[in-house]
Amino acid sequence: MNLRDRLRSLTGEKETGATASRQKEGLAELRKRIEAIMERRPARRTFAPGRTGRVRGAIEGGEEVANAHGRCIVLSRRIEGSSLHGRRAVREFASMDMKAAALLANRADLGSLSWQDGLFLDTETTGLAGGTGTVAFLVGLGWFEGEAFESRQIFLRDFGDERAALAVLKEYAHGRSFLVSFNGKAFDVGLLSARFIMNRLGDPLATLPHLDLLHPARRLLGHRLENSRLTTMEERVLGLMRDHDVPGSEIPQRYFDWLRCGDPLLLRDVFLHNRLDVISLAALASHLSGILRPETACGPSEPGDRLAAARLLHLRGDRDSAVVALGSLVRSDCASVRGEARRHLALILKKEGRWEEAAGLWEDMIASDPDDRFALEELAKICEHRRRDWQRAADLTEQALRSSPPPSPGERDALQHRLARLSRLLQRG
DNA sequence: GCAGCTCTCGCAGTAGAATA
DNA sequence: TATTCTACTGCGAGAGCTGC
Repeated sequence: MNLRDRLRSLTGEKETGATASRQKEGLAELRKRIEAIMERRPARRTFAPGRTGRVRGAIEGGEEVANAHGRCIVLSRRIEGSSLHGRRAVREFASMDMKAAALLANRADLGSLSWQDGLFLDTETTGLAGGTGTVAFLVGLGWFEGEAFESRQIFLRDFGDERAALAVLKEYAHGRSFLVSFNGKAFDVGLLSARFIMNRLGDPLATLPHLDLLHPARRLLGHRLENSRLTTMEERVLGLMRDHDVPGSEIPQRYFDWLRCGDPLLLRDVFLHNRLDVISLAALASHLSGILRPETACGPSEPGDRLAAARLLHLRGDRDSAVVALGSLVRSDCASVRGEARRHLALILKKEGRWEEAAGLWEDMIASDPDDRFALEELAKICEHRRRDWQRAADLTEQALRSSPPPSPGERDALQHRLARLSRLLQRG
């Protein structure tokens, strides 16, 4: 019994003449589509070994690399430390506080590694679908050597180059101690791992610790950006404006067009896009680590970023750094940040049983905003359960009931329930 | 000792976002 | 389209307290 039959038996549906007819029509339509695609498909391009002249013309600086698995193209560039990437020079990204990197990645083992041993990775692929049908036709890599950034781009002139290209990638990964990517955990590395396994070349990336910058970047910067795409972060945070950048969605089609007609202009911008993406990984990591360092958190960076950093520090278990950062933010000029910092710090103190210190912060919050229901309720809890000041707790609860905007029905029920209990306690004396 | 209540904490589930 | 992660929400278990 096949799946269709099993579903039919579960739903009680019987195959009718009409369904069989619809199936036949569907199959005929599918056959037509496949035939149409086969007619449009260009003849398979076969490359004679060493036929790289056109590619070398198309990709300036590309070198053909041969290994036991075949040949592919590798572009090597050295970006000097004095080169600007956005507002900052590349040499500023060449060192990094690895404790911050470990916090960003939520991997303690990164803390003992060297930033100069990291491998920055970004791929350009034939689509987003993932699975076994998508190929990374360009793998951008980078690492630091002193103040300079070494860039390597491994390129497939045809799908037949893949095995050789993966072997080259495996060599570059060998000796590197961790990976840095943007959404690489969900996309690049998974895709490359599948290709490695399909080509029976092991899975050299799977064992490397991985700093995927998407999630910490969203956590620290997402509050002030319309989205968390790498290009948005480049423009708004790193100050990098790309001229004539090729949108990611156009890249697969450009590669397919290049396979058909070989126009060198089609891929020029794709290579530049990929190289800039890889350098941006280093720039973004450096920026994020700067937000996380406690001495920087008290400095001139965005108050909202520092608040997000304090939350991340607390979440990762660095309570002391979080409290230092929050302590500086409760005096921030930005009212919303000040309020959130007080709230977060008060919750930390409450969790530690430092009721009166927490109560002081709730009092400050109520003084700033008498309608702050969260602060009113938290202070009421402390008055009821710690201070045994039931009258004050009842007053605060009534104030919360009168607050604006009015509480939701659920909040109102909870506040009235608290008030009724406090009234009983007061009547009993 | 038991019942009832409140609060906290951890877990699970869900929605949303990013990648070419 | 698959995968990963975050933020948020709801639920239940357990601790602690109080009154009978």
